[in-house]
Amino acid sequence: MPGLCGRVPLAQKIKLSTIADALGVSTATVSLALRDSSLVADHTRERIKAHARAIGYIYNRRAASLRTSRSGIVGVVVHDIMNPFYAEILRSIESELDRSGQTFILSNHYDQLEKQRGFIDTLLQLGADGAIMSPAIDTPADDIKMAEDNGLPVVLVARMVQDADVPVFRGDDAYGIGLATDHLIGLGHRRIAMIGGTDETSTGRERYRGYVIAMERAGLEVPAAWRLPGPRTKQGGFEIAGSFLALKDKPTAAVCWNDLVAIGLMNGLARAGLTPGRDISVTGYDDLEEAMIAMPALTTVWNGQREVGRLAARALLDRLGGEEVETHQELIRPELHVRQSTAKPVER
Amino acid sequence: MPGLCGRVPLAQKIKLSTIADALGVSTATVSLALRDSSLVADHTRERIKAHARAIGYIYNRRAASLRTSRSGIVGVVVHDIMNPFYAEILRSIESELDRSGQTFILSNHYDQLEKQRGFIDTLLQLGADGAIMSPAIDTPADDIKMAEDNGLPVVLVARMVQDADVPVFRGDDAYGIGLATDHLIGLGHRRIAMIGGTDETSTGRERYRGYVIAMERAGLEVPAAWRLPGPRTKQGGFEIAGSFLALKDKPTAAVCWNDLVAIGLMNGLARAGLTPGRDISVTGYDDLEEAMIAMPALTTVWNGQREVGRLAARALLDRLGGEEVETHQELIRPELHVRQSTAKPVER
DNA sequence: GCGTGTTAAGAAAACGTTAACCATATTCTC
DNA sequence: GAGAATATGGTTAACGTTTTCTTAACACGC
Repeated sequence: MPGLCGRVPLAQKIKLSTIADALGVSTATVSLALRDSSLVADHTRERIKAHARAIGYIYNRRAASLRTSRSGIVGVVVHDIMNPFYAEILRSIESELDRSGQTFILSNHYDQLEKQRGFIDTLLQLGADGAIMSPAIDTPADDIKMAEDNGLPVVLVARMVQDADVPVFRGDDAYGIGLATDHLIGLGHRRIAMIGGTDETSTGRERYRGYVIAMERAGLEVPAAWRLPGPRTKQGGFEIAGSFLALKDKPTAAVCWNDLVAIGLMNGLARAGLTPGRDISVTGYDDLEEAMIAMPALTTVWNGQREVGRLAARALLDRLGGEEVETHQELIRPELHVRQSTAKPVER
Repeated sequence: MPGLCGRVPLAQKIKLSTIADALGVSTATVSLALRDSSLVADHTRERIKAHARAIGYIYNRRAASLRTSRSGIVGVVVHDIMNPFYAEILRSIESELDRSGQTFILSNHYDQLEKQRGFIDTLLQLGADGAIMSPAIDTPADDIKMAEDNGLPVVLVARMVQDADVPVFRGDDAYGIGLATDHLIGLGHRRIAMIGGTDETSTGRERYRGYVIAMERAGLEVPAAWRLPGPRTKQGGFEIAGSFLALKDKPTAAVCWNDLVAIGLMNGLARAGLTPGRDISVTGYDDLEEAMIAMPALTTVWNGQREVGRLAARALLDRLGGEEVETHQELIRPELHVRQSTAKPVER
């Protein structure tokens, strides 16, 4: 039977003093007891904890953190959690933070600097203990510095910010894309395009660099037209299939920005009547869970996103614990995972 | 040049009284001015705001919320944000909350009641203003009631909790699955299996019910063996392909729990040498962005997840604003989107 | 010049916790 | 048994806001 519900009526709040009064001790004792301090006698502590549980006491973190200036909150901001690449990073951050009792607040910045700034501001207002960021395109070092100056330690993941003096954890993109490109060259491909993504991020520049280096090392040409940037999504890969097929000199293989683009591209090629993995070789990047079950299974580069998330969370927790952490980059070394989406070239 | 960084040195904190002292007014005046109260004269207000901006004042929400008992935080808990279905809901919740200046805290419960309870506890400790939940399997109404009793208004999405007296927003699952099933029956299919997912959630029971009703309405048999439950992921759908193909009486079509399962199943069928959409018809559920670019494009049921998220966020904001909100369910009416993964049956 | 009204700003008491310092009782040392 | 050490718990002042209640100043009409 449907009813109505509005603002919740706040019953008389139970606080430390409620317990203190009931048990005839001071609030200080209750506070210490609940935090398992050795400053209160065992039986007193147990009595207090039992009573607290019995009457449903709820710890007020706001009040505590106002006093201690530690909030137990960590902010995480990434481009877009709907992107499985970030979702995987987030998941490992989550499990690491959970273990340490920190709560995390999440935001997407969609590469909008203003959105990112708004979020940093929120973190400062809430007195967050720290932040893990995959910074928006063109984030100035000053934005990071401002956060740090206001007491918010920052750790970066996946992307770097020039001149920002904080730890960075990310994959070695140039090397990783090199692996994929070399693999294709090794199979006999000579005309290889690079599909999707943007060259505006540090990641983007690195990936493009890795591709060019590998091509030139093999003495191959790299016409500018073979760099087809685009959204880093399946949709993006799907839609770019047409332009790819229209390229003159007909490349026989595509190094894709990431797995999403690769899967989208493969679907687009299939829609056009081609068989990816036979007619056209395709590589991805990230080795998402779904790379293995794509059709055909995707040759891709494992990018260590789980590792990146874990290390970043650990580094932040270390900083919070007062330890000194090196501010330079830590590069995870990617690995090539060969599957069925790449094969010897076929002239078409 | 790599250096070290540790706990951030907290420069002398700027607070209301810093501004008040500098300008020779009281903290009360500063507080009112910054919140655009009409109780302070225009020129005083401007003077205060300008100075605050100039010296980089940061509003301390913890202190404020200790006083006002409103935190500006909303909790959101879902099964798993890596699931695009929830990610889409989240995105619309995010945009709605953003507009109202609320910050949101996110957690996955992975259908673990304990994890969900821990999160609710965190929300209570932080003094969250409200919560939007897609409850874990077997969440007792008491868990919801406990939250509400402690001043945390709750709104449910996607799944319901029996006897919980709060608003619920979700798709009409029985009706939606009926649409998909009817569509297959209309194409001439007689042997239709239901693949993936679980019957432990309200959603699951509803979907199974919708499938059975449609089958029986058409006078078709529904052997228990044709219900193949499994994980609600691509991986799950992929792995179930074998069992599906091994079913006796060889069903010619599969109604899948969701798009992920459907896409996984199609890939699994393709891997086995079949052509989904021709040899076997497959329907999905949710109409994720990627349904359109799947290979073949997936016939699926639009489930209004954006709408669900938006309505839920609005309802919560209404409750926070003191309005009364109806506690009964609001069912979004799903729509069938026909694409290439379904066709007339072919004997195999 | 006196009451009345209006407008602007100040004083001070919360909000619920923690931590630095005290106070008391108990035990220990010689 | 004096004095110190120890164990336990109490007092109280923060933490940075908001809000209620006052007060001050000024204008107005009689």
